[in-house]
Amino acid sequence: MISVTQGDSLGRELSTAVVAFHEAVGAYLGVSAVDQRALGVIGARGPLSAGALAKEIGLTPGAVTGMVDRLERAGLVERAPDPADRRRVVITVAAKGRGAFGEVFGGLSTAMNAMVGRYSVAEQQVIADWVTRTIDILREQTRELSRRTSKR
Amino acid sequence: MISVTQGDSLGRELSTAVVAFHEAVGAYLGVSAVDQRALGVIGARGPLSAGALAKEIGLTPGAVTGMVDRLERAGLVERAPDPADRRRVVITVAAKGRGAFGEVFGGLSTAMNAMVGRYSVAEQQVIADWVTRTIDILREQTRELSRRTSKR
DNA sequence: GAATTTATTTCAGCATACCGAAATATTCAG
DNA sequence: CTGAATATTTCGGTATGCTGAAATAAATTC
Repeated sequence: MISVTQGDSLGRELSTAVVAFHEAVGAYLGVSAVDQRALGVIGARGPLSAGALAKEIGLTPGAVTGMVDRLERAGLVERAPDPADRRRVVITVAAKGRGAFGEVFGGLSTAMNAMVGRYSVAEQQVIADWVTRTIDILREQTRELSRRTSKR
Repeated sequence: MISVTQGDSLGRELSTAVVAFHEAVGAYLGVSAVDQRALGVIGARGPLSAGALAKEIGLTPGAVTGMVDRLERAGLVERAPDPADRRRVVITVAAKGRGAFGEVFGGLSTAMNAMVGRYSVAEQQVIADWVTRTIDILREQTRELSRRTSKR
């Protein structure tokens, strides 16, 4: 069995490695941590209006304008007026943005797939299950921490 | 089997969840991402001089002074002159710092241990193996990315 | 169709945190 | 004991990026 201390330190190392990778991605693309989260949100939740993005990442509308300016200047996202409501501006990840991410995550993805492929189907299921549960726990703990942070 | 796209998106979600948790930790403790990494380094590599810390995290000595000022003001680290070489200042994680991290990571650790405990010994070994390999891949990809970033 | 509401942008002010260089303190070499 | 080297701090300048408020534009309500 994984002892408590072993499990903790492995988890800690994994966490550190993930964060280090993210920082390296940010440095490579020349975008801040918040910008990266915004890119992730836009990519995952599809095209988004500026206001929706502001709520999603907890910034004021004014700050979002500046952030989108940066990302647009870097060619990573695109602005377009919403045809249905022309007050709105919808923001999408630009082709270059998707390309840059592919470039950055491509090597990781390839290596991870090759590594996972060496496990049996049953083992892969165990791993996927653990990852899913870990994600749930992380999200719950993040919410709890944010709750405690806001109550001060 | 975990399909390529499934594996990718799970990995992406895990990564996002880890980063979100780290950001929540930073917000809770009131320290920046760099500060957090410094705390991690000091905690892991034992007491460290200011200069050694500067090299470790890639800041100028002047910036380290300011950072340690912040962390010390927050009660998370302590400065002490090195008895062997009184030009040096050794920095250690303060009791409050360790306590704060325990408070923050305690819930996570508990939940993770409970979750992992539900797997069989063999399954736990598979998981630990996968985590170890994933860490290796992340580190390698981080190095590769940093290498490409510096070459510009 | 005038008034109100909603969405985004602009802008001034402010806080943060970095760098580079000079200052200070201590150690080491000869 | 003097001069050079090393470790940290101090400080001025700068860049970044946020907030809050005002401005602008478009849609909705009555």
